[in-house]
Amino acid sequence: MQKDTLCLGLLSLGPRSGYEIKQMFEGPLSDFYSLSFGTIYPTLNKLQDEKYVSCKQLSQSKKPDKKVYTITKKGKDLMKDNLLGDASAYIRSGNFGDQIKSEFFLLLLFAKYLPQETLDTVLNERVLFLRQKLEQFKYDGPVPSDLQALRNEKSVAFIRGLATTLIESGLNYMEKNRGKLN
Amino acid sequence: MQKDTLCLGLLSLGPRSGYEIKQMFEGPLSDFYSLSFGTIYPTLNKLQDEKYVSCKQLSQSKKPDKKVYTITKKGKDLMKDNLLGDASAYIRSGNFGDQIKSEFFLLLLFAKYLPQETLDTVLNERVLFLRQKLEQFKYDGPVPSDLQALRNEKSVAFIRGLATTLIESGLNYMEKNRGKLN
DNA sequence: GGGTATCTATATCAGGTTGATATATATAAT
DNA sequence: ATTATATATATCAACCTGATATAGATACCC
Repeated sequence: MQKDTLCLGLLSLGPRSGYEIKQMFEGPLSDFYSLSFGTIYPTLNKLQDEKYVSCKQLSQSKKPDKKVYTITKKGKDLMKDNLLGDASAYIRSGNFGDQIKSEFFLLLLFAKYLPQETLDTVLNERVLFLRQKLEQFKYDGPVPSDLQALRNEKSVAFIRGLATTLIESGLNYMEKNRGKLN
Repeated sequence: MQKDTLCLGLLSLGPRSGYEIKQMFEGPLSDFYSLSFGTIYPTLNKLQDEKYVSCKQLSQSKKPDKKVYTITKKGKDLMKDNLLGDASAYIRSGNFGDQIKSEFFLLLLFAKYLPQETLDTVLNERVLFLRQKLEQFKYDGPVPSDLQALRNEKSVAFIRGLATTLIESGLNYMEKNRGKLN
């Protein structure tokens, strides 16, 4: 999916600044996708130039100004078109896997070159990290409106359930089988 | 982990050509990490220049020549040093998650903009793909020596078990809950 | 008050990676 | 003979990331 479509998609959930879009990528979306500032800001400028989004400069008390982008009718149309094209391309591509770079799995793979103690720490930290992730996905209390917009999506309920299941079974496996690494 | 260390790590399992390293990234390693030819070939050349690997040009019947790289003592030392540094950096970084770009999850996220039929196809293809992956991870019969070298690693047994568990629980969840997307 | 740290916010850019493309040998199929 | 496919190496434009710069504002501490 191209960055344009992705930014439009996130803006379709409600008006946001570039900084807030980045925050979504660092928060709940981090497990599925991410974009850097160096991609987000130029993309928003381009989308604005081409009238797919409108922009309001907003003064804030206690914080610097921010530029809040709102998706336009033209933007929504482009987003839907692109999404349809992306889905078709995905199906035609024949490649249904995800693109992953996992430092953790590489370290595991070369575990025999690491001191036992280092490997233990790596595993312990990963387990703690996953437990935290699990709590986040399970948490159902109040959240900022950014996240609430995501949470209201029917699809997000499905995704959160899937993530919870995956993390739980992963943790379970690791706790039962980590002895096999020694 | 830098590409140098990764290539050295894979060569530590046995001598290989750049093409064969790429095949590993497209095969069993694809779920954890990948590098492109544009990264692999220059890295091997650099490693050879600096004597971390040696290279033998090999004539093959029925196939073009290939350059087979073998890790040197100097290379193994560098690899172990770097691995140790990477593990420490991983621990110190405080970021224990993986870097993921998932077209599938993005399409799910914006499911409401897709026709039911398209979404169904996306899900069906993903399920078929995961079933295939599962078979691959479970398969225990004879494989080419490249893969056998990987399989003999104690850590790979752990990783294969983990992957199997994750895919199985993911498939299970998707089959039971996909109705929630409608 | 001054120093420092942190958070919000936007922007830019060098450096590195990808995905595409080029080239070449050899087999197999049509 | 032509096309397609697999092996094999190499290069490069286009793109993205991670780092860095800049700046307003709050907060803490001595």
